[in-house]
Amino acid sequence: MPQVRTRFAPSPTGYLHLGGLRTALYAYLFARKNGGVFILRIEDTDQEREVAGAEEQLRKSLKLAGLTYDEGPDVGGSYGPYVQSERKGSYAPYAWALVEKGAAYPCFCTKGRLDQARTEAEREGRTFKYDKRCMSIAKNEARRRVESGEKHVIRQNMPTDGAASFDDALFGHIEIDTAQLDDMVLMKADGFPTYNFANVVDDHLMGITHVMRGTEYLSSTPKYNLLYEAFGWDKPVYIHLPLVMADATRKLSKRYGDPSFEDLLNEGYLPEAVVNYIALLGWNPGDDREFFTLGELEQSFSLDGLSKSPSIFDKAKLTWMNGEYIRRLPFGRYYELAKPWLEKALPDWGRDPKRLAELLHGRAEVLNRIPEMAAFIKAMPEYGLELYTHKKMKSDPAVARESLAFVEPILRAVEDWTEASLHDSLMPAITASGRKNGAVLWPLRVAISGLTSTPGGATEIAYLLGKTETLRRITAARERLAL
RNA sequence: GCCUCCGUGGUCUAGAGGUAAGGACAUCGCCCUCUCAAGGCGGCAACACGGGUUCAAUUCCCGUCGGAGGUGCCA
Repeated sequence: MPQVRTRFAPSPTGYLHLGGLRTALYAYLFARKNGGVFILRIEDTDQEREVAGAEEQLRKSLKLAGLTYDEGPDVGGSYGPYVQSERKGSYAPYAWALVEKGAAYPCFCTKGRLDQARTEAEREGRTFKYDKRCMSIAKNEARRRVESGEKHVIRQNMPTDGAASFDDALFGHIEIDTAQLDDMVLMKADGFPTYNFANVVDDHLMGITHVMRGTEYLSSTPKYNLLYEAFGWDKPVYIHLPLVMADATRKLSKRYGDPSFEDLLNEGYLPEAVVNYIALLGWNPGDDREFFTLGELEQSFSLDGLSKSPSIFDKAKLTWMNGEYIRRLPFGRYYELAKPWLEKALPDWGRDPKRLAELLHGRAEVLNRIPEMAAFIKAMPEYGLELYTHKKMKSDPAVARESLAFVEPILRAVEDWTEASLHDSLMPAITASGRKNGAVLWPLRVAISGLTSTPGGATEIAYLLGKTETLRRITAARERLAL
């Protein structure tokens, strides 16, 4: 087998969405697994849809995901250029070669006429098919009109009977009646090729051996094969990938606010976690294993773990997995990542951000949860007295009132405001007084945090707040409870 | 409408003629605990439906239904 060459061929129309990321990932993994080459090719043949900066963003995202490509716009390679607009001139000769063979023909029909025919067909409930009107123009006549500068496109001449087919490595044999197929446009009036054409020409020219892409191309691939046959070129192996859906009825799309890869990173998901999660969306290793580094995926990936049915992106599971990744991070690395989020919540809070981060380490499944979890330190939240009621802790507002009265002098007496000494002053005193831990510590924690759920227990929270603030909050709480 | 594809719990999936239909997320409950998480233990929960084929179908075939994709001078 010749060396495997796969490619990721996005059009620069925006951010990298998760379906695209998965396609890129699988193409990358397949190449790596087979000792092959992974290529990035930018398909910018649609001038109107192009978004400035999108190509750069795409490259950045791939880099963040760890998907290094061996050939591409910024890294070069011997099959370049890797941006289709830079290869613009190379497509027309191939299209004309097809015209020579009778597999294509120039078409001078206006968009207006076509649109009209299309809506008419739609109204009558028929599938629109171009009527091959321009096929009847004599070749030299057509040539003359083209040379005189008349606007034209080049269409593929579909056979009117028989079938077109191809074999997909995942979906098997796909066959379509050619009568069903429209004479698709290969070259547009602006001189650019369409995707349908550029993709075939470039995949061939770049020596792509395995084409991986979404199933949205499944039913047009027979047409591409006709092109390969007309040229007499070897066909690549096709592997169409089922779509990634937002829910049962809709594919993931930026337009509806579904998160892109970069959105997730901005929310505080780790790229490794997203890649791991996305790898498992439509592929499984054949056993129950769920955690994979990119390198491990490169080893384990195989086509027969691919699923045929579309899968729904489940953010809850990603979040769980991200939490696992965060917990497994060495503290130093975690702290680096958490720090900006902490600073966002507590600008110039000098006490002990490291300790806070430590307490948050196992609790924040996504980095963006950190600010909300830490906010109570900066400002005491509004809270209702019902927070003091907790059956298992044997606490209610009356108990709380009494407990806070008990605990305040103890805390006031603590000189060395550390977690250890707080703990050592509090716990024995509680026991000695015959009180239950919960009946004292629950109200204490509520009084100084205003929350039922905090990054740490009462002693940790008191420590983080500092003596002055802790006592201030207790006083305030006692005043409220006294009313 | 037409064409193509898909169909195991709410979600991701294992399964490849004979299984108590397995795992993970979510969810619920219990334990642990100075809260919440984490962790441990346990519960609820699926083969879309109808026909075949077969001694035996979640697994093979057909149909129906449901969903998706395509039907662009978009990719």
